[in-house]
Amino acid sequence: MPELPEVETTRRGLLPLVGKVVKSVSIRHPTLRWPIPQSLLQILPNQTLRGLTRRAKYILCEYDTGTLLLHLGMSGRIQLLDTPYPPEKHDHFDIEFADGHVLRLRDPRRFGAVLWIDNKDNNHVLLNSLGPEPLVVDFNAKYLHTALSNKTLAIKNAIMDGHVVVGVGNIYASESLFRARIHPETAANKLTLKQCERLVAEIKSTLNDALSAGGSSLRDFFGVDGNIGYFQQEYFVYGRTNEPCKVCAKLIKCIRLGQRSTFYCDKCQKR
DNA sequence: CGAATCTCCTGGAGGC
DNA sequence: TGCCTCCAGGAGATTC
Repeated sequence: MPELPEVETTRRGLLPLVGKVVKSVSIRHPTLRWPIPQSLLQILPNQTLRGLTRRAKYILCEYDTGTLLLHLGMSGRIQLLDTPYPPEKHDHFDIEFADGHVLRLRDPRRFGAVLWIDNKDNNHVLLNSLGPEPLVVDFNAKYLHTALSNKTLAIKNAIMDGHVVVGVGNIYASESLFRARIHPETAANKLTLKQCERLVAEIKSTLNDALSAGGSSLRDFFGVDGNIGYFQQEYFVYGRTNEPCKVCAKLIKCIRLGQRSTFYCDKCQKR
C-alpha cells in the first residue's frame, strides 16, 4: 500500500497523540515481518509520546527511552481511535493511551513491522544505509546523476531502491517517470544530468501532489481517521493499461520490471 | 560489488 | 457456490 505520501499522511494524522501517556500495549498477532517484541508490554506503559517523525517509509514514535519504529508493509494501515473499539481480524497491535485514545495497526498481509530501538543501541540497521529523503535539497540532480553512474539496471528499478532515494514505491515511480518523459526501461546510467534534473523535480512534484491529496487509496489505504486519499484520480499511467494517455491519447502500456507492474506511454516517454 | 530472483502473507478478482 | 490462478502499494535475503 503505502509509499511516502501515505506514510506521511498517516504520521500527520497521528500527531494529536504527541504528549499523551501510554496506558497499555496489546499484541494480538506478533508475527509480522519480524516478531513484535513482547518487551513493549513493559517498556511503553507510563511513557509519554514525545514526538512523531518519519524516515523513508518508517514512522518513528519517540519516547524517553527509545523509538518505536512502525512500517506498514504492503497492506498496513493505522487507525487513531478515541476509544478501544473491539478489534477486528487483522488488528494485530494497539497502543492505548491514558485518555482512551488508541493507535491501532491493521495489516492483513503482515509484511509490516513494529520494532523497538532502545536509545542505547542507536542507529538501527534498517535505518543505517538509507538514501536521502526525496523532498529535501540533498536530493538533487547532481546527487542522482552520481548515484546512478555505475548502475545499468532500469531507471524505474533504480529510483525504487532505497539506497538511491527513499519513499518512492511502485506507483510513484511510474508516475514520476511519466511526468519526466523518461522511459522506465532506460538504463539508469544513461540518464543525462538534464534528465536527472527533470526526474528529481518530477519525483518531488508527484510526491507533493499526492501529499496534498491525502495520498492514494486503491484498496488498503485510509488515513488514521478512516478518510481516503484522492491522488489515484490524478494518475497519468498507473493502472491505466490500454486507456488513452492523458497527454497524447496513445494507449498506456504495462510491462513487468523487477517483478512489478510498470506503466508508461511509449509515445511520451523516450529511452 | 551489482543485478535479478525469491520470499514472507492474506484477500480480492476473474475464469471455469 | 467452489476451486483454481493471478495479482496487489515493500524490501530484506539469497543467488548468480
